[in-house]
Amino acid sequence: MADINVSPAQRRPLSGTAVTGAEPAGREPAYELIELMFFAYRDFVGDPDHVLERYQFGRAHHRVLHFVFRHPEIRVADLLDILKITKQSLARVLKELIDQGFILQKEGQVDRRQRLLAVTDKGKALALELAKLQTERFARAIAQSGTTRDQAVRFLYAMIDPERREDVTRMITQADRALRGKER
Amino acid sequence: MADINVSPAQRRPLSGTAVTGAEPAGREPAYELIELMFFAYRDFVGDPDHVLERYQFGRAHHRVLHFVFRHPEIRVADLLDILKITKQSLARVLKELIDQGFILQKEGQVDRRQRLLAVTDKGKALALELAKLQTERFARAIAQSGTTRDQAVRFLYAMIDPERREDVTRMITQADRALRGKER
DNA sequence: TCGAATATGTCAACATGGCTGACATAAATG
DNA sequence: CATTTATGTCAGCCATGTTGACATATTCGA
Repeated sequence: MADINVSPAQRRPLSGTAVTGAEPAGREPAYELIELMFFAYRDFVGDPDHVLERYQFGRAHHRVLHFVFRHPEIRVADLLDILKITKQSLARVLKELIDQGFILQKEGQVDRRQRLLAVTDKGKALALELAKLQTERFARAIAQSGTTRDQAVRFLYAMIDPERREDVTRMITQADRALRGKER
Repeated sequence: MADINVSPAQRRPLSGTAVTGAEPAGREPAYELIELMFFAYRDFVGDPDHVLERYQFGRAHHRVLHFVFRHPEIRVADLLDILKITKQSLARVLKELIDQGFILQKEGQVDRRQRLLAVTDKGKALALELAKLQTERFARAIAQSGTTRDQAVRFLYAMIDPERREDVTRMITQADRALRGKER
């Protein structure tokens, strides 16, 4: 397989000990990992891009569709918080997703100021199609790299800013619960 | 808090694995991995962003600086091939990097049509500073996730489109050789 | 040696998806 | 009832991608 990993001079702190950062001093730059991350992510988001062209959607649409799909009846403010964009940026792509019938808005029951967002059947179908593409890439990568799915999860999780990890965990588990509750 | 980052035995599969009967596609969507990849990459590129603000540079500048640093005397055409952007897009950011003294151009020796690109000392310093930030994130992630560096490399490598992997491997090893040859 | 191909640069226009600032509206809340 | 909150919207700017057309210098092949 990959004899890509032939860096010498790199046998140190990566094992146990310092959970909080290790010495920032003389570490060799991890060019290989940096570049692999760049190319991996490019291909990871590249798959959906082709499909999205059919509807003249871009990556911004994909992100909105995905997180609305995963969080049915999500409030606009919460979606903005996940995406970390402004409402003006969201408005453009959201309008197109609504106009083309992928997402719909409902007035909040308890708070009628809220416009709760959810995918339509059409939106769900597209979100699933895109998720499937990316899932297959992960499945291939895990199988071919000899890693376990769990290791991949832990590794990617640990790449996230420590302060944000709890939020991410909560978000994912909540979404899973909500979707499981809906479908079963 | 159902923490993602616990030992494998304790984790229940949030998605995947479960063979729940007649799936139309077979595999459960790996929402967890998809979203972790999204957040991980966001933070991965987020670190350099702050530093780049000092020079009013964006991510496009970062990518150009990085690959020119890694491939001294690279031809414009080869840089475009790595970045997969048009020469017009490159021109804008490259001009700023040259004007501010981070990159310089030399006329090709064998082919005088070529404008070979290389970083200046100033450019090298910035490229190293940015690479160091991302290296530290990887080191933390590897240590905290209990993966090996090698597993991370193999996993990210396997996330790349199969047809592209050989090119990526060749590019990385060539760059490593070139840089080692220069510095030692 | 000359014409074609190549490497690069540049001008112009446009698309996408970020941003800020200002303001409007409806509903909740004290 | 006044204020706050949730959301929408208009207007304009910025960064970074695109296509198309064309210019220049240099190399290369017949």
